[in-house]
Amino acid sequence: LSEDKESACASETSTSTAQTFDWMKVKRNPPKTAKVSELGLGAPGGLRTNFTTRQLTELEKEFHFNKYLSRARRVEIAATLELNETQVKIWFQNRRMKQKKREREGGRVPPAPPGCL
Amino acid sequence: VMILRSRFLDARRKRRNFSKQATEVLNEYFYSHLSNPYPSEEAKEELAKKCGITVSQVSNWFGNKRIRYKKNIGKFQEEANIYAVKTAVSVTQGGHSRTSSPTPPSS
DNA sequence: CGTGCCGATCAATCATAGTC
DNA sequence: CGACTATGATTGATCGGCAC
Repeated sequence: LSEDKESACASETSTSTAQTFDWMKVKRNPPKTAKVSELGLGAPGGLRTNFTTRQLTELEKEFHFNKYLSRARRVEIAATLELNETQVKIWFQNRRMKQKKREREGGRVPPAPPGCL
Repeated sequence: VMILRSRFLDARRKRRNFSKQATEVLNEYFYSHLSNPYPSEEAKEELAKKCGITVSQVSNWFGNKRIRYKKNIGKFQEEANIYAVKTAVSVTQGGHSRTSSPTPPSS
């Protein structure tokens, strides 16, 4: 057995002020959508790429066709939408999670917006 | 490039702030577990029930809270003092301490 | 040993509600 | 009534763990 200790840096004046636990220090690596070494490319580095409506539409369409992508299909779509295979892959993963979440909770509250209030 | 803003105003449009009470419950949990504010799925469900919101909303709340808290700890010091101080749960264990009455802000 | 997926989370941002 | 802040939700991408 062993008790986990969230590192608690000391630096408080005195009272019961909370300390700095390690979850507060967590830093994510900056998104490197392109590649790490930028092989001569003005590609967006460290930015959360914003997909265009066209890309999202295509992606969505493909998703309804297949929840999962095959390698070949992925390459195809990536090329068509001018995205990296990784981005397409990640999009599908996120999309699957999104759908699962909707099912999980999308219990009720269906329609009923027309003459509400 | 700019008209893309549309996004048909997704769904996040009509947002409703949680009830003051729900926020109380969430903050109480957050500050009493400040050393590790990551409620388990079970804890989230319980909180969701208590607050009258969905588990996803509880997750969103903690996600936003954590990020915003560490972004500017000073800004939350006051709040921390208000909510903390009671159940200072370290980590390791899921004990139940029901010794105090946790909700009577009302006079 | 590498790759895809899951589940959870991060982090930046959007759009709105609330405060002054 | 407008400016500014607080806050809930969304989402591309990361992290750790697991299966193949």
